[in-house]
Amino acid sequence: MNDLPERLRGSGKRLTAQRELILRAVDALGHATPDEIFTEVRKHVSSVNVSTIYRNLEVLEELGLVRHAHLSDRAPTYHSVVGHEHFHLVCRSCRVVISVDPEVMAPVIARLGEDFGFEPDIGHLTVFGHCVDCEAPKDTAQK
Amino acid sequence: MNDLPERLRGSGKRLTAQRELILRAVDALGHATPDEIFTEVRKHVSSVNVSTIYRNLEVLEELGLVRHAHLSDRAPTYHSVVGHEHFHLVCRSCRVVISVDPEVMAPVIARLGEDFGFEPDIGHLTVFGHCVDCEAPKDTAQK
DNA sequence: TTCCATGCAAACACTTTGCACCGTG
DNA sequence: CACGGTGCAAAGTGTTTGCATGGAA
Repeated sequence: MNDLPERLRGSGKRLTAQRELILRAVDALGHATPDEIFTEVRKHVSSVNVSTIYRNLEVLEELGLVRHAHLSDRAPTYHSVVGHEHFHLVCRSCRVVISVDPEVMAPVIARLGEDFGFEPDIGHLTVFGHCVDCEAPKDTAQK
Repeated sequence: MNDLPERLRGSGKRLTAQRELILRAVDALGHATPDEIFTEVRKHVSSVNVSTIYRNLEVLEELGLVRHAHLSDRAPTYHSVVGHEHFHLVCRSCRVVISVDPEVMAPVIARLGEDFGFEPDIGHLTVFGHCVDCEAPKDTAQK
């Protein structure tokens, strides 16, 4: 599950305690913002800096170990790529986040390829909308 | 095309020069960020403030006259709703933005409804990916 | 004449950058 | 022991808010 050392070596980058801890935090937290990851990592080492979090989330994403998605109009969230690839549904009323198998998008992927020569990045996709039987009041606004 | 006065009246809001100019700017610019809209409006009236732009884009969106989408990791873009509803494809390499008819999403809308009781907001959707024959170099990074 | 809307300035949330020091390979 | 990584502080970008004044209805 943790390919970190090999992947880093392969690209001339170094293995550091921070990188290991950040990857572990992303794994542990599920969908977490840089700030939440920062807080989590700081539980294990006293002095980490936010800038290190940002720099390394970028590195880990380049290495294909984590991905990010925009689940709100605020900060992005990062999640580990250990499991299966998936895209997200977000309800604007109750804020629930549903992970969906890319297979559901198959017909659309085909159409976009044929009609536009476009290859969608499904793992980055977030679909906003509403649960049909959501208890929360329907929220027309975007925020 | 310009339902602004009636829609405002209907919700106890007032018709102001700024609101008209902002709506006109959104219409004229296509997909524009708040800052681009700000610049455009300022061409017609000397003293407008960015906060007025933000406040009114929110109002215009509530009234159903404009919509926003996230076409980059930076500022959102607003577009008028006069034409047909559509969603967006964005190529990470060449940055081209393609508007697509919601009909393409029909099978997915059906599946999400059946499987998750979820009603997607297609007009807000942005699908990142790559043009297959994009001249620009493939860009693995997210930015 | 009543409130909603505006301008202004300051604050805010999130992210990036420059630089000197640190530590992996 | 070279060069990539880190902490720190400061700056950058995009957005929001409080408040006094202005103007539509």
